[in-house]
Amino acid sequence: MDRFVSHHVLRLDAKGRVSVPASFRAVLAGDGFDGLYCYPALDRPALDAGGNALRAEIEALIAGFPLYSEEREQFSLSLYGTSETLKIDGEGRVVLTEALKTHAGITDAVIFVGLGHKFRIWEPGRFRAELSEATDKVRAFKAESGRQVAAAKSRGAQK
Amino acid sequence: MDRFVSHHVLRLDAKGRVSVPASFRAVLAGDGFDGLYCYPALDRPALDAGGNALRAEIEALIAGFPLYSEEREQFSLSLYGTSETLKIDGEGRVVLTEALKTHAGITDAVIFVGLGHKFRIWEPGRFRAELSEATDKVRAFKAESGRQVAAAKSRGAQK
DNA sequence: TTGACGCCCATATCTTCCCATGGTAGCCCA
DNA sequence: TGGGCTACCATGGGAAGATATGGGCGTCAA
Repeated sequence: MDRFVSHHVLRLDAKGRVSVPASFRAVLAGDGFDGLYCYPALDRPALDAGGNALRAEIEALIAGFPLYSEEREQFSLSLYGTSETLKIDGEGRVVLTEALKTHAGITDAVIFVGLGHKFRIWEPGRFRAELSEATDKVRAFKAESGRQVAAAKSRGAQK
Repeated sequence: MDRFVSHHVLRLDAKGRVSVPASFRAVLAGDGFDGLYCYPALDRPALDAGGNALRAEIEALIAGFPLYSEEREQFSLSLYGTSETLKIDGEGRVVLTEALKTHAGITDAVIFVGLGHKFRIWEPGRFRAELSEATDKVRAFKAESGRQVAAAKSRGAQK
């Protein structure tokens, strides 16, 4: 198993700790990363997290810009500057920093959502909103392409 | 752990000392550098700091210019001439020189911001402004590249 | 002497480590 | 097939250790 899949709801305890789902921990371990690389998602109130694969992705993105270029400066500031490498304790838990919790609106529970090579951490309510919105779009898209197929078929039948 | 990541707010004490964040100290130690290499950032009110990796980068930059060239003279003057190697005391603290504090507008608190192979020291207010600007740019960049991918796909589909 | 600096110690708070508990899912064996 | 057993997982809490911060004291140089 080398992909993050499925989603899990987990609660924070009084000390602010959350268990990382066991299946996700297994992927991280396979990736050879001890800890959890985590940063605020750019365009949504959620956190992106993963292991070496994610770190390498970020590093490659930044390395793509010329040294000393303004883009490179800004990317490293906004990505490295807001990233955290969270320690995973003996029981497989992490403590999210205040900055991370604030960005995602997390208080006492989170949902971990697998996205293949990385996963996302949401406040459960916000995730449901995002999911239903996404589902609507997919449904609309499906309906739309269904109509196009039907139209094509009917044109074909009239011939 | 071999990268400077995340950011930390720390205060100067009455003697002008600041603790270097423990995670940053760990990176410096791994880099085999005893002390803190530090100089005013060229084009912003902040300080660049790091260990051997940073020193090597500067050296390479200067070595890139021909011997005795005007650029080389100017770069060595402005980088080497303003650099300090700060001592780290037993508790992991450094004392910033007046020149460094003035350049960054630092008075009683600083933010250490990881940028991968080096880190930057800011006066907290200025940092927040810089971060939100950088984040906006990165977000815009991401949105733009998303559009380009979508456009490429739709061109492909129309074929 | 005075002030800057290096070195040492003190302490409150935050983290990390360790052990305990309850629930659940899967497995084995009758 | 059903009952119980085991292993794992999420969660809770206490104690030890690390960290950030404050302050004292001696030394060296102006």
